[in-house]
Amino acid sequence: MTIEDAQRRSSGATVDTVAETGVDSTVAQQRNTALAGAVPAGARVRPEHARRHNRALVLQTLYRANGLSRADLAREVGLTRVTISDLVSDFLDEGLVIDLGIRPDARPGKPATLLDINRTGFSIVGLDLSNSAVFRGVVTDLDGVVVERAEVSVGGTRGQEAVDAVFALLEDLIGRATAPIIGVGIGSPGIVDLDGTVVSAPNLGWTEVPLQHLVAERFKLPTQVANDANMAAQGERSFGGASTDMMLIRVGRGVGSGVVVGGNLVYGSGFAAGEIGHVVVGTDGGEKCACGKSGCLEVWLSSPRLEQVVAEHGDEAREAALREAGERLGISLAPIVAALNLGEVVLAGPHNLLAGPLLEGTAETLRSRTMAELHGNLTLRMTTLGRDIVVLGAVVMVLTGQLGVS
Amino acid sequence: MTIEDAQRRSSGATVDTVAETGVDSTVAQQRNTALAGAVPAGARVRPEHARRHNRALVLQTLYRANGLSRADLAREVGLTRVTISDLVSDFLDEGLVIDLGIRPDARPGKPATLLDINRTGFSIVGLDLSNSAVFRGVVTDLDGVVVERAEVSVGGTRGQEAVDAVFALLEDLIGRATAPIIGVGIGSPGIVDLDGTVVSAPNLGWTEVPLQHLVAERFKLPTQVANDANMAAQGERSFGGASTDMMLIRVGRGVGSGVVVGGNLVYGSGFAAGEIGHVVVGTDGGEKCACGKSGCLEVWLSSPRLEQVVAEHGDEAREAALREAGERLGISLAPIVAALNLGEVVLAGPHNLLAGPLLEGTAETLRSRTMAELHGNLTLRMTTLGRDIVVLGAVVMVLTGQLGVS
DNA sequence: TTAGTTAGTAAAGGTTACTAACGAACTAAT
DNA sequence: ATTAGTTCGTTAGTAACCTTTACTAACTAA
Repeated sequence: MTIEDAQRRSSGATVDTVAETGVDSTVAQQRNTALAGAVPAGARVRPEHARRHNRALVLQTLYRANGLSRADLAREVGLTRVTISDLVSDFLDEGLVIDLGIRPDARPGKPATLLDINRTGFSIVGLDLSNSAVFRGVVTDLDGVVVERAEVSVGGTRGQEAVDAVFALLEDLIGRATAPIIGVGIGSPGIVDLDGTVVSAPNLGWTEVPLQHLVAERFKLPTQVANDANMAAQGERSFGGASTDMMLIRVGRGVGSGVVVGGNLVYGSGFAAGEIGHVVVGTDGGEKCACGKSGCLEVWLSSPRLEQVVAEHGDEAREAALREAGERLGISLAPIVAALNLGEVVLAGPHNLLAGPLLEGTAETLRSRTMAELHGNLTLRMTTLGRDIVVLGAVVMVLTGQLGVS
Repeated sequence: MTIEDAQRRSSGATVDTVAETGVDSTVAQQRNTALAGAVPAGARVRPEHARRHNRALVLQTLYRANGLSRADLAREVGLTRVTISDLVSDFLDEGLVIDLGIRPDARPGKPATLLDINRTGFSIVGLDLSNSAVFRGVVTDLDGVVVERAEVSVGGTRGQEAVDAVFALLEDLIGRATAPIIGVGIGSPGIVDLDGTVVSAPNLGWTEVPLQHLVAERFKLPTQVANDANMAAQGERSFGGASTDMMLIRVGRGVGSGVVVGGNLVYGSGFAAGEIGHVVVGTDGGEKCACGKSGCLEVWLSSPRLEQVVAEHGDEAREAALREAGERLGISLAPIVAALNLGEVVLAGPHNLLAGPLLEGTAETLRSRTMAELHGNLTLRMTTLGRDIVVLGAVVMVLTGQLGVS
């Protein structure tokens, strides 16, 4: 069976049984008809595809508001009240939308009945594999509110063992979910292709591991696997309110990033977009990097190196050192910010290291190396999502993939 | 009347008369129903929108092939033969598609009748305003084959005078077109927003000039105005066969670029994507730039500066100087290539300056400053479109906007 | 009490693309 | 030459979808 077959089986109408996961199969089946990505890009549109699109649009609108009537929805999305009623009645049958009762305020005319997404009626499982010492996972509701947490220590486990650790963590989380699970999202380090195959993740010893296929097959749940930094960028977009042209920089043992252009994640020609850790910074050398080159961004900015800088220096020298690391980041980012005319750059990583002089150094450098007239409206800030940024991104990917919502 | 109104009028069903341009208004009207962009992103899909999408898809498929039967189209696009026949019969009525007669080869079954886009039955007008000394324009057929050329000298004209020069050039070209014109594309320097308003073009003295609106209004033709480098990137994508993740660098008096990600042009948060000319390169200073900073990319790479370098040096020193300019370009590009995982970078500009040591210097620098494992499959090359790159890009924008073809 | 407004539903209609079935026109085998 | 099989394009009927039109229900304001 190919990965595609598995995907179709796990997310299509032919799911035979999902009893072990506690998901009502009828609901899962119908809900999947809301799939936003169901119309392959550049493919023909049949009436059912149009319907799916409109379903997703209504769900999206409901998701972003809280409490809209059918008439509100009609005005918002541009369909007629009749059509909206029809769509909503499907949603109500499926349990995806709930009736909040009559709108309280006093206006002329028949009072509206408010509707909302059944935000706590379903669960999503999100995993973060980016820390090679411990895999962390959560169960959230549709709003991304964490209701369960779990983690497994994976100090140094690699290959199939690491895959088994993922399975174990999922088993745990899925068992603890009380509401039906609409999907699983997993942020993995390394290069991940569009099918959710981990092409290469050196830290985990993975090469061409079809993780999405494996998880979907084993747990019979719609699954999304993507690069951790890309997922973080998605998380910041949806739950952190970042703009449509932004970049998220993740600083940890290495330095990675996720790039969003026009509201869409960038994958790149070889699914390696965002991998900026080993780009040489500046024209004045720099320390030797593990990759063989000298002066890579990771040499300046990885958290071990920053920790060391902080430990070795006194207060003032420490601030200067952090500022310099920030400047190096700014030097790398300037061409990217200019080429993409980014509106926002967000940093994620150890707050104590990044949030002070480092961030200022980056901001200052970006200002001095780009044209203020063109790129002056750039916002540079820390993430507000904390350590959950990757798992929340995974949740967003599931929401987008299964409901067309983000 | 707002710009939006003008747009709707010029490209919608309410065009009253287009007699002076030689376009049959009925045809123009019907053809516009093929508009690919007619469904606003994120908006509801009605049956007619689905139809438009499918129309565009069929046209696109025909455009890329040469000579397909209805049955071929059905297989290719995924619609049934019945539906294809229906769509094709519309196209035949509108004159957009022509019957090539029966397929010559001998196979079992009823012989197929081949169809093709009526490639020479319609014209497109493309303008390039990027040279502030002379505006150049062409009339092409749907294949981008130039059938007429014209230019006007505009040495130093600015503001309304420059707009009038555009009008005069268009008047000339439109008068010379023999086939009905499906649209006008204009590549302008400076910042151009999505409505085709030139937000700022210092060389032409333009600020907030609604050029697209003005041209559409005056000539009653669907019009597309965009940044010159962005149009060049579009041209290279379609007629130069560039890949879906690429960047086109234009070297002239200044340095600009167009960025394509996932097959789509990047506009950026302030429509200033691609403006990399005034990003500081390296950490070792550089000559003072007109913008006030030192060591901008434009200081190293603008064609006047390169001309000067070539003039002042002997053979060997010249090569080294050109190579160094190339290296500077490579230093700027490395973070962009890595962040976007670009598959291709294309240079456009004076061939004698760019094609030799400069290109080699850039390639070498990109190799040495990025990770070969990730970005090793990058292609760096000169454009094959020559001086017509911008006007051809303008033609592509019209094709895409009016027929959904590219 | 009446007029006006708004929400939601019902019935009918038009568009779109589908399936099923067929004739036309060919090749290949007998 | 006949027959079988294939492929093309069309016709007829159907299902899905959204719309328009028209209605009832339920409220506010005068």
